[in-house]
Amino acid sequence: MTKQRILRVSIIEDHTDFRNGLVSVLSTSHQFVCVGEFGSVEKAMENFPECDVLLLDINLPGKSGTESIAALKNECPAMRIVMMTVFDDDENIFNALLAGADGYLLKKTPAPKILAAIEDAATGGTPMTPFVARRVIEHFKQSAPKQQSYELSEREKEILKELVNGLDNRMIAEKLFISYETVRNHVKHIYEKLHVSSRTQAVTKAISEHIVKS
Amino acid sequence: MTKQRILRVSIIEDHTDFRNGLVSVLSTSHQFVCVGEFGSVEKAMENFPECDVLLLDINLPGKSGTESIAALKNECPAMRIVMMTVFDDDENIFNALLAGADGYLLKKTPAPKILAAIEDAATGGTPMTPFVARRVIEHFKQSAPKQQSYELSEREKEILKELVNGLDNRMIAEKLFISYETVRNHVKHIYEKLHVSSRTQAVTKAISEHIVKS
DNA sequence: ACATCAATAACTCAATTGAGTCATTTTACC
DNA sequence: GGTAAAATGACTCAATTGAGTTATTGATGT
Repeated sequence: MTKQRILRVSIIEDHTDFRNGLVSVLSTSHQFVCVGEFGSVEKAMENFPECDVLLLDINLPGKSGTESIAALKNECPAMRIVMMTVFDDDENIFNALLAGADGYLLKKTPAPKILAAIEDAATGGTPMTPFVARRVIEHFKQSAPKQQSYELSEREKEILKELVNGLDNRMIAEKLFISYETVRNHVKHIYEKLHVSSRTQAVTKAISEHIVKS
Repeated sequence: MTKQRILRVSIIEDHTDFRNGLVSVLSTSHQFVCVGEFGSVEKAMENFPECDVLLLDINLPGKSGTESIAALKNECPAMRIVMMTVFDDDENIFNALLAGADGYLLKKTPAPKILAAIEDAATGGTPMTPFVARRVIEHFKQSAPKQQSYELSEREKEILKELVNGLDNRMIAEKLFISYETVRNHVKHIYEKLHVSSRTQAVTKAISEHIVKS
């Protein structure tokens, strides 16, 4: 069905045992050939091999896997990068995928699924374990909702919007055709209602709680 | 390895042929039992069966699959919903997942993977084909914008993070064990690099350009 | 060895902000 | 008609911030 093109795979992983394990897993199939294995990004960058898929440990000594994604893609733009890690927390997933990773695997993933993931990545998919996928979905699902009401008046919302835009009180006064002192009063009331005590706190809250759109 | 609990599966799919196909796929394994099959959401709601996983067509006559997710979850809150569709465009994926779908499969997915997906969904995963996963990632990668580099140093990013948290200069100094004056210097440099001239502008930029996570 | 940059620290001065209090007018609701 | 909230405006005072300047140290790179 799929064309059995031979896929060149590189590995960057500091754990020698696990790296060797991966190499032997790859050697069980004629579809894969390991063209490079390194213990750190720095080593790999010295002479980076042309390849189709890179298995990249997220937790490396020196430059971390996630930090290195951009540089590695620069070395070999067509290459797909599959992150591997023992950590499956939201932040790691989110950051690696945002940084340009093409897939994500937990290290406990069984060998056959690792091979399937390499093939998926090479053919344009984004392999993730279902649990990692769930985390990703949850992460950006949560960023949408929650709409707590702080009962700001219309005028106050208007002023808060300008705070977020970075205007100072004098500029807001001019823009809304009211006096400087009135702006200061509104700002004070906004602080009370949001339970904060500075502009930056108000701005962060306004954005993160979607009181104003950023 | 996993406890072979028998999973009760329902199907809502207007294409009779495909629905029958699913039923026979399910019958090939003793792990699954089909407890209901319907041609529309309306029909299903008349007498909705208690089940573990619902296979839900996204493109149904009458109320669409995505629109019905909330109502169906209300009928049976513990149930996991796996969407099925021939359409694999961003909007369908995004909307269904936001609406509370627990997984997503293209109809061309081979039978064994469908069974695996049902099991994944039932055990808390989010089954998606790698291609659908890719689309999801792409979707929210683009919405998380243009990773413009402002070349902030590590220390500056650290300070910027505290600005976003709403700390004043004196609090930042205490927290990072450096002098108040040093904090002010870092803040000044941050302003220069971000091309802004106030805390609120820096905070807004930091959040909206994802320089720090909010 | 030299240049560059990051991180640290200190100083000034003017502007802005945070907090508190008070007052007037309009709108809205019962 | 009275009350409550919202919008407006003004005043003070202390604290924080923005801007400019200067300087030392350590790390990096050529």
